[in-house]
Amino acid sequence: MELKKSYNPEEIENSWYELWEKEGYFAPDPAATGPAFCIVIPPPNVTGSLHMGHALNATLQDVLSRWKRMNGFRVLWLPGTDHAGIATQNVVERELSKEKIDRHHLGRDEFVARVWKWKAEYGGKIIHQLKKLGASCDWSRERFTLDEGLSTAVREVFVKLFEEGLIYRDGRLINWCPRCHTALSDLEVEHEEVDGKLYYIKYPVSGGNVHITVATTRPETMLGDTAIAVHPGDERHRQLIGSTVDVPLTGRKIPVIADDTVDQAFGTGAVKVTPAHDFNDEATGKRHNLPSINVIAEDGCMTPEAGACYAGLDRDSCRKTIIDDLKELDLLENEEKHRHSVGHCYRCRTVIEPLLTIQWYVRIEPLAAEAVKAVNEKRVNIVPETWENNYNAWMREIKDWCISRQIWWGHRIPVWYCTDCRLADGTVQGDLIEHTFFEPLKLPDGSSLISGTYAELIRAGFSKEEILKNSKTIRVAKNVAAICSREDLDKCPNCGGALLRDPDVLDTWFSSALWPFSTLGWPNKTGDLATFYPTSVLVTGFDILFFWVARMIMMGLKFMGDVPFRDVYIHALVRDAKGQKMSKSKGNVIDPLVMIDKFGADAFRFSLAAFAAQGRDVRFSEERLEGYRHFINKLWNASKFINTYREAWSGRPLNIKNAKGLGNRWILSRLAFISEEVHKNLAGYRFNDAASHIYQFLWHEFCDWYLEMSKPALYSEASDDRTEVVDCLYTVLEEVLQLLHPFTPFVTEELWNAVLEKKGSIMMSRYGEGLARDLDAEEKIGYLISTVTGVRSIRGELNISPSLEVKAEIRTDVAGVEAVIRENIEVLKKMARCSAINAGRDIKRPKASAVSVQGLMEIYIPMEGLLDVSAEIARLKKEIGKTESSLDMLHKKLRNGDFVNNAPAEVVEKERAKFEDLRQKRRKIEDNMNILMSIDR
RNA sequence: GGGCGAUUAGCUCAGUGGUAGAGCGCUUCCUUCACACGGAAGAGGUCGUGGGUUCGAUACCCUCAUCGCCCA
Repeated sequence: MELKKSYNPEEIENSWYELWEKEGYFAPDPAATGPAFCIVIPPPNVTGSLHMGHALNATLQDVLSRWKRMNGFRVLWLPGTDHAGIATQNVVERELSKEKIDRHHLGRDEFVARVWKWKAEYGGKIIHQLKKLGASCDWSRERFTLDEGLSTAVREVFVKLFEEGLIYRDGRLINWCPRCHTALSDLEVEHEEVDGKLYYIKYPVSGGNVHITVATTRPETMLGDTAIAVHPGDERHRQLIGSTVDVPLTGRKIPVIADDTVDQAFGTGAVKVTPAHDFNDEATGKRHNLPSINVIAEDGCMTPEAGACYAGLDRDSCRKTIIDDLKELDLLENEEKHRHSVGHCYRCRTVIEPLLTIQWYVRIEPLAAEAVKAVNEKRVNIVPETWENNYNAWMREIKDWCISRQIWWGHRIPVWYCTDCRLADGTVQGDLIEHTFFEPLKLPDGSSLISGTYAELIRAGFSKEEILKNSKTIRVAKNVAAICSREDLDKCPNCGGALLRDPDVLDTWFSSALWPFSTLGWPNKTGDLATFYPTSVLVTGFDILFFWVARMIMMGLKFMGDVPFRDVYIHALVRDAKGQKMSKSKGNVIDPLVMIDKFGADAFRFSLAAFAAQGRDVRFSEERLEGYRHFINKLWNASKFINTYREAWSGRPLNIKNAKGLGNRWILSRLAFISEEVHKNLAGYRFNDAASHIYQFLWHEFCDWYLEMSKPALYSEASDDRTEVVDCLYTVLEEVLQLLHPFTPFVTEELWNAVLEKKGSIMMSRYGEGLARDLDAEEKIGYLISTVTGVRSIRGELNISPSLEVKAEIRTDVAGVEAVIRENIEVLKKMARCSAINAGRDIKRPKASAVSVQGLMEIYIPMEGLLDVSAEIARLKKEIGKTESSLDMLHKKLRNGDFVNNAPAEVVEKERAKFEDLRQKRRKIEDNMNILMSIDR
C-alpha cells in the first residue's frame, strides 16, 4: 500500500478506534494466560468535559494499559463517571431557573428524575472525548457511581459502618454553603486570601463608663457573641477579666474570660467569642461552657435571634447595617484594611458559613490508622515518594468526615426515623422532627402553615405525603432513634408506626471511596473481583490525594481486607505555557479536543507523556506539541521510505545473531538498548524518559544514521546484503512501532497494517524477544560516525559546498579502525560526500589540506588552491582552545595527590587516559597548524 | 504560622558525587531520488546566593533570596 506524502491523522483515527472497539480488544482477553493488570479510571464528573488534566491522566493510563496488554497481561482499564452530587444538582437547578422553576416546585422525586434525564442527554460527553484520545477502556464494564450495583455497595458499606459504630450523627459546627444549601466536608472548603477589613468595636463594660475594644473581621456575628476573651497574661486587659460587658445593639451581658489561645498580637488582644459561627470560638465556648446563639440561618440570612432590626437581612447587608449602627452610637473605634483567609465553597465559590447543625460523620481514626500503615509498609507504593509525606501529614491530623449533604442528587442515607416511638421521657419522636415548607400550606379552615413538627402537622390534618412533598427542610433532633437498614422500610420494626426517611444524601466521595471494588461487582463475589482486586495502579493528580486516594485505601482495607491498588502514580497539574493554572476565568484554558483536531491525537498524547516528568508540573505549550507532530510525521516518512522496498523484503525478522552487515548489527543493538530502556522506564512510571528514548532512537539513530548508511546497499542490485538491509529495516520498524504504540496508538496501527501488512491489530500483538546488544558493532560504527562527522565538520566550518566532492586521507595507527573504514568505504563516501577515501598508518598529510583530529584518526581534506589558510588556522586554534581548557582541568586534578590517592583507581585511570588522549589530540592539531603556517603559506 | 517543591542554555525542561543534556528558538550552509513537518555544521551554561561535608559538589547537608503549591 502506498503512503501519502505526509501523515494526516483525521483520516484514520476514528476508524481505527471503531474497529478496536468493535473487535472487543479493550476487554480483557479471556484466553490470555498472563497475569492480570487493572486500572480503574478516576471517574470524571458526569457534568464535566475533557480538560487537559483528564487528557494527561487518561493518556498515562492508556500508555500503561496498552503496554501491559502487549506484554501479555490480561488488562482491564475500567471506565466510568461520578454522579458529582452538588455539581450536577447545580447544573440542573440552573437549567430549571431558566424556566423560572425552583426544584421545590417539582418535588424531590420529580427533580431527581429530571437529573437522570439530564444525565442521559448530556452526561456521556466526556466518555466520547476519551474515545477521541484513543483510550482503551473496556466500555462494556463502564460504571456510574449512582448505578444500581454501586448503590448496593454504598448501602452495604453505610450499614456496616453504622452497625460498627463508625458512622454516627452529631450536632456541631460544620462548613455550610448558603448557596448550595448543604454541609461540606473540611476538604470541600477552599481557603483563599481576600482583602477584608478589621473592625475595632467598643464593648461598654456593664455599669461603668469604660469599654473594651475588640477587633473582628465579621461584625455581624457580634449579635451571637457570648463572651470576650483575652490572654490571661495580657496586662492591657487583665483587670477586666471576670467583669461583664454589654454587647452593643443587643444589650446582652456577656463575661470577659481569660483564654491562653488568644493571640495578643491580633487587634487589641481582645477577641469576641461567637461559638455558633466560628470554629475557634466553638472550641473556646466548649472550654468555658459558653452558650451558643445561632444568629445566621442556612440561607445566609440573620435569624430572629439576631434581633428584630436584623432578622432576615443577609450576612453582607447585615454587616453594613451593623457598622452604620455602631458608628451612630460611636462604638466603632476604627476600621483598617486586613488581608485574611476566607473559606469558600469548592463548587460555587460562595463564602462558607460555619453553622451548628446535625450531620452524619464517619469516625475516621481507626480507618486512617490502617491506611497509614498500608502506605508505610509499602503495601501501597506512592510514586513519586515525596507525596508520602503529604499523605502522612494529612492523615495524622485527620478529623471525622462529615458525609451528609442536604441535596437531592445522590445516595440517600439508608436511615429511617419512627414518628410514633417515644423517648424514655415519653416524648413522641414525631414532635422532634421539624418541617419547614417551601410555601405556606393551606389548611381546610383557611389558615396556613409554614412549619411545624411532624406530629403537629399530622394533628393539623396533613397527610404524610403532603408533609414530605412540601418540606423544604426536615430537621430531626439528635435524640430521635436512627434505624439503619439494608432494605427500604415502610413501617417501624418496633412499633409498626410511620417512618420518615432521613432526607440527606451522602457525600459523592463516599461512593467514590468504594470505586476500586464496587465497580468490580462488590458486594457480590464476582470473577472480576477475584481476578482484578487489588488493582495494579491508580493514576491520578495530587489534588485528590486526600479527597479520594486516602479514602479508597481506608475503605479497601476495611471492606476487602486488602489495599485497593499496589501503586499510586501521582502526576502533575497541567499549566499553561507561562506556568499558570488553567482556568476559565483567566481564559488560558487549552481544550484537548482542539489540540487533537489540530495536531492529531498521537502527537498530543506523545507530548503529554514526554512532559510528564515526575514531581513537576506540566507546562503545556503548542510549540512543543508542534515539535512532536513533526516527530510523528518523521515516523510516517521513514515508514514510507521503508515501504518502497516491500518487494525486497523476505518477510522474516532479522535476528542480530544472524546479521552480517555491520550497520544492521549496530542498529539492532541500539534497538535492544532502547527497548530495554523503554520497558524499564515505563515500569518505573518514567513516561518522559521512555518517550524521549524512542524519540532519540527513531529520529537520530535510525533516520539520521542508519537509513542514510543503508542507502548504498538499497540502491544497489539485489544481493544477500541488500536483502539483509531490507529485512533489518522492517525488523526495526516493527519493534519501534510496538514500542511507540502505547504512546501513539493510531499512527502505529495504520503503519502496522499499511507497511508491515500485518493481519491483526498492533494493540493485540506481543513484544518480540531475542533482542541483544552487539558492543563490537557499536564500537565500530562509532569509528564510522567519527569519520563522517569529521569530514562534515570541515565542510561546514570552511563552507565547502555540499555539491563539491572532496577526497579524504585518513591516518590511523589502529588496525581495527583502518579495517572498518576500508570495509565501509562506499557508505563513507556517500555520507561524507567524498570522491575517494584512503586510510592507513602510512597516510601523509597532503599539502594544503584541512584537518580534523578525531579520537583514533586524523582526517585530511586536500584543498589544493581552495584552502582559506587563515580560516583553517582560526578553526584549528579554536579547537586547540577547547582541548586546552579540558587539559588544564585534568592536569590540575591529576597533580592533586589527594585525588590520586583517594579516588577509586578506575576513576583515576579513566582521567589519566582522557588526559593522554587529549594531549595527543592537542599535539596533532598543533603539528598540523604549524605545517599550515610554515609550509603551506 | 506549619509543611512541601522549584531555581540548570534565549525559552520550556531532563539529569548525575568525577564541571553538563534535550526540544524549541538562534547563526551559517543545502530544495541530494522518505521527510523543508527536512538535512548538515555551529554559537550559547562560573547548574539562584553564601557556607559545610568530600580528594572532588550542579548533584549531599545547612543558611539566605526569589517563585509556586498544600495545610491552618
